[in-house]
Amino acid sequence: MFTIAGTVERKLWSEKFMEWFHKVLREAEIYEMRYPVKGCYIWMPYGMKLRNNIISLIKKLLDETGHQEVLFPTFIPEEFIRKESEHIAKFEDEIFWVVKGGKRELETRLALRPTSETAIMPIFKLWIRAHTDLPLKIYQVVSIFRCETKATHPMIRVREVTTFKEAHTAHATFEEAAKQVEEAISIYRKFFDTLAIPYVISRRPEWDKFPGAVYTIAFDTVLPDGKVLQIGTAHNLGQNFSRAFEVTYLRPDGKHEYVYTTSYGISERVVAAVIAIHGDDRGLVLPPTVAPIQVVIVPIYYKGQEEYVISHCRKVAEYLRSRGFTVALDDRTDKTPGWKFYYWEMRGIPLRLEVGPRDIENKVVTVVRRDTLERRTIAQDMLDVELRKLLNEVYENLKQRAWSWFNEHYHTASNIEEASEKMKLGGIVEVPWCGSEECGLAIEDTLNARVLGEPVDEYRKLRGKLKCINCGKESDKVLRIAKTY
RNA sequence: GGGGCCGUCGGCUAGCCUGGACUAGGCUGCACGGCUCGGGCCCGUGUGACCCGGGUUCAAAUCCCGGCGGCCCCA
Repeated sequence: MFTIAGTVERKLWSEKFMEWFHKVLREAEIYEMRYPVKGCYIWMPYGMKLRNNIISLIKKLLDETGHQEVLFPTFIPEEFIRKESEHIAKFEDEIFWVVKGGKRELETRLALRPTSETAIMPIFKLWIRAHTDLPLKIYQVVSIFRCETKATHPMIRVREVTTFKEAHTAHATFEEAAKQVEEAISIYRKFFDTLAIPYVISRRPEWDKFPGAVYTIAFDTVLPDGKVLQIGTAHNLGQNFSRAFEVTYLRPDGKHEYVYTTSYGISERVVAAVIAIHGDDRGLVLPPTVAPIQVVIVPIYYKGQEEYVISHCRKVAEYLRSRGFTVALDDRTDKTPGWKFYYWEMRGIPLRLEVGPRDIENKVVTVVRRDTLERRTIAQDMLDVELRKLLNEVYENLKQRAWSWFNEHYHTASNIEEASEKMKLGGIVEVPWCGSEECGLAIEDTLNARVLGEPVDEYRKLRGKLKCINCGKESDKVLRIAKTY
């Protein structure tokens, strides 16, 4: 039995996404956006907790699979960053350079890393001697810098990416590197599943792969405005970087060979996706798996009963903490319960307990779910199991809601006109494609959209013999296209 | 890469076109006091702003130029 504590609305959320997003980042005290440097922002205490929970999750998944955390310098000497030609060609325009130390010009210009391949490879050269040193799997969580020329967006397109989790690995064969990319994909799948974020996995087209990669696999999700956000990438770098940096190992047969490397990364865009995808017009709705607070207790008291109610609430809070829940007790006396309801709803706390004299008398607590805004009472002695069950239901519901919204924004089209129509609905459009770069670029051009790539997951919708929407040639390939951030 | 719009208390905004009565108004927030407390109570008092630089003018929040920052659309 439950009653309705409120209605879930997603008007602002869906119609004016950026306005909604800014409002929530500010009002939920996640992100300070008034720093006067373009594309640079501040993590506020509550946002930092959310971010840290998400980082902890990915660290755990990496640690469990034999990755080791390291920390490389922010500076990359010009000589290193120029070694791999494709790499520098693509990044050249957006690298920040440090050219002075105090008043003196530096003899070696220093790049603020746009990503760390070129910092790490020279060190891999020192660390890797023989096949017994392989595979080598490291990662770090650092800031990276890109001088974005387009419009920046808080947490989505920034100039200092403050939360870049990048993994770098080295292997003896191409096949092992390819396998490592597979492992990365399975780690990221678990990661996004835990965050209840829907995604598709695509192989980026040749013209849009990571500069210096043999191939790039990417995770994409759809934001409430229908635009696609890349939330993770994994690259098989083959021997491109190891040749440029001369990173070799001694094989069992006594010959030297260049190592095969991979890299894969995620950033604070994941935090943005969690906020954007699960939210509603009242603010954040956080998955219990990463919510900084899972349960908030709001005492309801009348004059003269403050101590009676609050001391009871303290016991409830202590009990729940002892059972492993993260709990906040809002015992402020200068705010009304109603005010607190809105306050905690904005912050996305999955469950709210309301405890007043009536509840205490009846040996129950009142609980409200943030995702559905349903209210009901739970017997005190069932609190532990019932709340655990509810948290799980919230998680499952968020996941289901997010995926069904995502499904509604994943379209197929069999010709240009249809594709153009479907593009207007927002989201991703899957179209038949002959496989040629020429047609791919033509499709991007006519539809004014970006190619995400070919499906490498089971999400693909179109099957069998198809006709390329650009040239009409028969093929079994498809391409995903979308407007992107 | 191109085009449009915008920048006023912490947030949202009025004023700008048509320069002067703006001592810059409102809502919200914040601080203090009282009253309340099962969905943002109410009342009172207080606090707080013209993005930066230059120009035009007797006079600039208002007009012009540049910078910085933001939003939207197109490629």
